[in-house]
Amino acid sequence: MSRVTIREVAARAGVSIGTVSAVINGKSTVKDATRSRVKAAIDSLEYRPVEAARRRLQTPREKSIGFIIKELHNPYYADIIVGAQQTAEVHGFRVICMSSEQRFEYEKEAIQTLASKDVEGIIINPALGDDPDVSHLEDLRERNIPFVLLEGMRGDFPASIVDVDNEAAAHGLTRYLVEIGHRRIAHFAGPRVSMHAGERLDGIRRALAESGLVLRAEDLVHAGAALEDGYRAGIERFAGRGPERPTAVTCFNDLIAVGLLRALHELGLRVPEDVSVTGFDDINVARYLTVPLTTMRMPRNEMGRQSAELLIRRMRQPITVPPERITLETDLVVRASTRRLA
Amino acid sequence: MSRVTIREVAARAGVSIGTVSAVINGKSTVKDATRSRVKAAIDSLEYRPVEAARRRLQTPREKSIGFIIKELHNPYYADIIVGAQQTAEVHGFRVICMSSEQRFEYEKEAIQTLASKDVEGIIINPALGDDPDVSHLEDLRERNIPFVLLEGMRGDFPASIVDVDNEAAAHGLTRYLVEIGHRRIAHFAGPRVSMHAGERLDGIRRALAESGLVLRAEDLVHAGAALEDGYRAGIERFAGRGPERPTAVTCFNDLIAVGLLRALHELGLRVPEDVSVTGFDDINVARYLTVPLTTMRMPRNEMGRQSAELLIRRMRQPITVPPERITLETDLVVRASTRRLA
DNA sequence: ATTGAGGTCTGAAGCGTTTCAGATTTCTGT
DNA sequence: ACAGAAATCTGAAACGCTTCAGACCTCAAT
Repeated sequence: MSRVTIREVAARAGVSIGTVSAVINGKSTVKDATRSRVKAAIDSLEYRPVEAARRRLQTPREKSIGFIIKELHNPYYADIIVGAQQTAEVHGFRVICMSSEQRFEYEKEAIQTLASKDVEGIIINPALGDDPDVSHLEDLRERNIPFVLLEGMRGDFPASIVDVDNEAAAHGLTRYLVEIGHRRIAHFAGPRVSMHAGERLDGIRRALAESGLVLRAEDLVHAGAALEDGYRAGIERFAGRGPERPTAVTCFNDLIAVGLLRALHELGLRVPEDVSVTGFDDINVARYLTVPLTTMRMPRNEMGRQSAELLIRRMRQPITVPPERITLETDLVVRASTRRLA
Repeated sequence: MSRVTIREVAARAGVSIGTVSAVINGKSTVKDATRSRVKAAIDSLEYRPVEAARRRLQTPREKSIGFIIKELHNPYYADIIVGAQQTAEVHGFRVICMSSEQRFEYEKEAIQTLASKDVEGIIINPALGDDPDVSHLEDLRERNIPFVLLEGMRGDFPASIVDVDNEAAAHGLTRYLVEIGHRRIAHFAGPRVSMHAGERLDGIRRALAESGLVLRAEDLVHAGAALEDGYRAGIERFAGRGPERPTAVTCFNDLIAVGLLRALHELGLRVPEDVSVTGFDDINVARYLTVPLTTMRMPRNEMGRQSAELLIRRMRQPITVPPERITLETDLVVRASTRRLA
């Protein structure tokens, strides 16, 4: 069953293809009788114009940019996308999103799909931080499709990047904990493949080292990135332990922290009296928890805005302009989940 | 500055357009020397093939469906989209999303954008429930682009719909509260334009009426749909009130409930000892709160799956098959935020 | 009946690609 | 040096649509 084309509609209606085109495009130069004959033909054949064939010359195309995020489940991304939308709108672009759900294969496919939809450019939040395979990005470059990496990747792949200094942020957060008297600090780390997880861990270690402390092996828990992961890891790590426990836990992100908070509550441990907990990101819910979360705020809206801005700028420049890197600042937000040790 | 076409690249490289095409498509029938000459030409002209012109005959197109959601900020939608993606994948479709951010204009534009990208069909979660303007949907129908409404609209616009019986769900939830002894139940309602907000309110009223109760005017608070709304309304409604208060509050959704929980906590009211609170949706975080939330679970994954399934089915049927309606079940999830009155 | 102005319709040209039959070039073996 | 095979390249045709100059109709005015 091959596609019904405008020609068949014209034949069925007994008119020329030009007339069918006029009907489809709502031109007023068609006699009513003819119009309804054509419409009948369209209906009976279930004709659907191939958009790709229409937009070649015609109306100044709808401009759009693609946005590939890593996962839908973290509310973190919502703010970023909204930021990108706000900026894109100003420049007359629409944003269309796809999610790689943390899978590298999906990310590649998403790039192909978006490219095939003729987006003007793509913002990519890479699923993997340190994968040596950048063929999909090279492909994009080869096709002269502008792209920007949001929260870039390790290595020195020459691309325009909007990022945050995760190492420094984690360092600052840890330093704060040390300053308020914590000596034994645990870390609920993110996914092993996550570049951020690594950077944050580095920052934590550096801050500890500066004060002659270390992250004990038993205090480094590879939790993950989701709510459930934080909860599960929390139960595992804290169940049945006596006072032999860290006085503070830094979590890879707020979701993990929320899960941990729940686990501690179930285990009868109070926050922050028994354990201080910190998150990362400052997702909306963080301040509305029963124990509001101390966390490192990621400038999510700004991340979205800047990456759209940068992408649009690059679309207008010759491709030879060297890649640009924008690093945004994080903010330490102190709330009730941490306390100064006596 | 008009587009650079393959012809100019061919001229610059001193070859025919066929050869340029072969290079672009990675065919191995091109001599290395020629290939690099062509690539140089592509680079220097910053040539970017017009995808729309490529995919006409060529490779069996990437099939995709569009998904227009109402807002990005509610984690509620993440599960729905993931469900749709799972089903779509099985059938070889990709899902591309756009958000209307609750604005009817954006919804219309999103439809145009997706249609212009040649998606095979569209799932729409309508921004407005009871807008009389359905021109955008009629347009879709006229263009023979299959679509499915997720959480439909009032009125009897003949479209395929996947929905939940919100009235019944709210009724069930309220009935549960009545059964455990609550007599004075308040409601933190959703946005006035939201169709669901209305339906849920209806269900609540019906359940109350069945037991000879009413929703007092002062107990109906038009909160909104976001976390902040619940918090703000909670502070406003409960600050400085004595025992003259409802014993239970039903919230439009979980986000509102979380905000309310926080407000009550700040006001020194305990949940569920002083006030019982219920949500709606059962978003992931609901069970991880310090006071886990009693709520009505929306079958989010299933909603996504079913709407994708229905859409794909309709794409394969003649358009004349009458629209189909699928209604999914909700589940009452009782947790610690509600208690039986003595 | 004739004219001419609108109102309608037609169909070839063109959009930027891919395809592919055939032309041209290069290579291999003698 | 030459035939034939293999490698490479060419360019017209086709994809499904819109556009638009011009053909054809209709009908009021003469």
